[in-house]
Amino acid sequence: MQRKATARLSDVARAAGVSLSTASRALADPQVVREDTRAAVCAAAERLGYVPHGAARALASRRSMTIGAVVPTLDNPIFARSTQALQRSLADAGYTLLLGSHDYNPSTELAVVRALVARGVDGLVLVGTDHSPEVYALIVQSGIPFELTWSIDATGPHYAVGFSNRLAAVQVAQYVCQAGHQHIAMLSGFMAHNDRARDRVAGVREACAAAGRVLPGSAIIETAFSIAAARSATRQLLSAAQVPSAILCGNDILAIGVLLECAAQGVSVPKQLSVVGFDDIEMAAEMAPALTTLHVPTAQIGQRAAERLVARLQGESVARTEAVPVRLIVRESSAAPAVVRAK
Amino acid sequence: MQRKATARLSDVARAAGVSLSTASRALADPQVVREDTRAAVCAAAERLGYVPHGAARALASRRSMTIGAVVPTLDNPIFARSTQALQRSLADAGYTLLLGSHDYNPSTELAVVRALVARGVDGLVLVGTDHSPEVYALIVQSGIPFELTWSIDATGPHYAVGFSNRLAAVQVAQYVCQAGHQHIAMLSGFMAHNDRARDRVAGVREACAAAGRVLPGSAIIETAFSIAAARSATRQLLSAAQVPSAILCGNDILAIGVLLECAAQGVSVPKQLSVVGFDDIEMAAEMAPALTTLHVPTAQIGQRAAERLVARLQGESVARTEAVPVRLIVRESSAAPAVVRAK
DNA sequence: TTGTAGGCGTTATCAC
DNA sequence: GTGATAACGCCTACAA
Repeated sequence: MQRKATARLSDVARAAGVSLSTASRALADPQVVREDTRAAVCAAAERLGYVPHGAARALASRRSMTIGAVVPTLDNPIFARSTQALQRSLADAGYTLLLGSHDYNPSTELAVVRALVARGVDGLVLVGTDHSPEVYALIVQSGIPFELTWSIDATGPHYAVGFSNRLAAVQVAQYVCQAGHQHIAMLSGFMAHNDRARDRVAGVREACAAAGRVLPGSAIIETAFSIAAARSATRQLLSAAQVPSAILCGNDILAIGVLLECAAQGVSVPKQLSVVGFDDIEMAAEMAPALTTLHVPTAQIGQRAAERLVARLQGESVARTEAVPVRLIVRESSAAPAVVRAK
Repeated sequence: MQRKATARLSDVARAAGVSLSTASRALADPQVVREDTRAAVCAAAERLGYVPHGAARALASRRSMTIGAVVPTLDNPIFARSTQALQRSLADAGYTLLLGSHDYNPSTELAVVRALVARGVDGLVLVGTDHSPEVYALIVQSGIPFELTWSIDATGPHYAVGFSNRLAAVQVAQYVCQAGHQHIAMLSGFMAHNDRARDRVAGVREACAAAGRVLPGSAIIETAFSIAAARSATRQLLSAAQVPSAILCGNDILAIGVLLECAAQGVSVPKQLSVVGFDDIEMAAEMAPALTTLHVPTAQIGQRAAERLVARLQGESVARTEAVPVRLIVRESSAAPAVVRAK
């Protein structure tokens, strides 16, 4: 057991009988030093258990080799998965992930972003386009490259990888309308500070209107992203004056809640009620062969965000916005019930 | 829009008309400078959009205000939740989380830990006690305080917050044995490099043996942590020569898979088959009112790990190991079926 | 209470 | 190829 307080590069250099700068080069740029000196330095580093001092390196090189990511919460499988993918791809490129979350609280998000900027991240990954002006100002002024994810911001000036939540929702709603449903309801996550939820609702509204269905205010329920909350909202919908024949869900967590409540109430899906999900998390697909859902390549978003950012940091140029493919997966016909269910 | 490359502390000091060190103190230790100078410095910092340079600060102060965490994967609700809680508690204390994952690959874990150590984390959080000697050596030599989570390491020398997976599994198995089950099977995650999975199987084995049940080798199936894999394993169990009357699951993901497969095959739970889970994730509880499960306070583990680490970094002393409360939640009787099911 | 000066461990820019 | 040497931005005794 060594007692000394972690070897420095100067220790390695001395042990290898070379100068500080040679040691530095040998480790950083192996091909520029002679093979035997490189070997000597590496051997010394190995022997001393040398671990480079990131802060010093960052200070001198002006790069920290860390990327910051801010997600609403990890307690949602879609962000857990995309973050996991982000982490992997980043690690493969030699970057370490600095993670923050804000629970959909804008002021928390600002604090988190500030913390990441202060830690000197080389790049930043955010979710969605909804961020306070302060957040944008901070990032832009700091000059740190960043990627928005989960939404694409076609008109906006920012780099983004994701998809149009509005168009995806349109696709979902068109499908349901074409299947003949007249009374459609939607369960959405809270829309405040959440452009994805808002766009999904907007898309559904738009497509329904175009198809001649008007969603009454009571047909769109905003709820927390939890199974329990979705069940509660479902009870509300199923006991309304006008029971819908189709429920569109802002994401699969909500869809699972709807399905569970239907099972509990003996409502047959999709025979009596059609349920359509969004995001396509594994669990929902497994538990509901009947669930038609809009599939989103969750992990791909994280991976591409990492790859794009790394590319940009290496001076390569990437397309401003990049769309990942989403598609409706119809696992079973969701035709409207021939008879209106008795209430 | 400012063009300058981010204000430094010296800029703030000049703008405020004080020296560098006064500016530093005003920001770091507000109570030690005169109120008006503090105000002047803060105003200047605000005006210039000053963000401290973490690397420089870390280099000079020898603290980075970052904590590293390494999880097997975020793609498992239990780790997503505990990591989320960890992040929150850390942020509350002014620390930022540096995250790594290794997908149950020991060499990846070593690389990740090395990266975190190199980034100068002030503390480290690991999952479980299974880590390569190199990992332990690296951390110990670096002198970085660390917490093991999800397991407690009563005999070991390390700080840990979690619970005895073995005893928890014993509790589960005892319950099932007392309910009268004779033929018990278990689904486990892969046990290599995973002390939690191993301990859970060991606990079940131990309790079953004590109760006079011997689990044949074929009754314990190691499988990936996915619903699909669990379903496949369930098919195997249900078509075996000796069909079990109870299936114990190494965690709730597996339990969900079992339940879904049972539903698909028309096997009634718990009437024909008793299923017992572990970890108690929200989804499992919601989808299966019949699921008896061992509840683990997932978020609490993350939170306590953060709090303990922060306390230690502030020089407070904490108990070497800390147990979080786990308990069996019996949602519905899992009495053994009176008649052996026909195969 | 405030200012001065010496690092913190690397990288990068020069000569050699 | 290799070796001095000056940054990098901040913290912290120490002195005033």
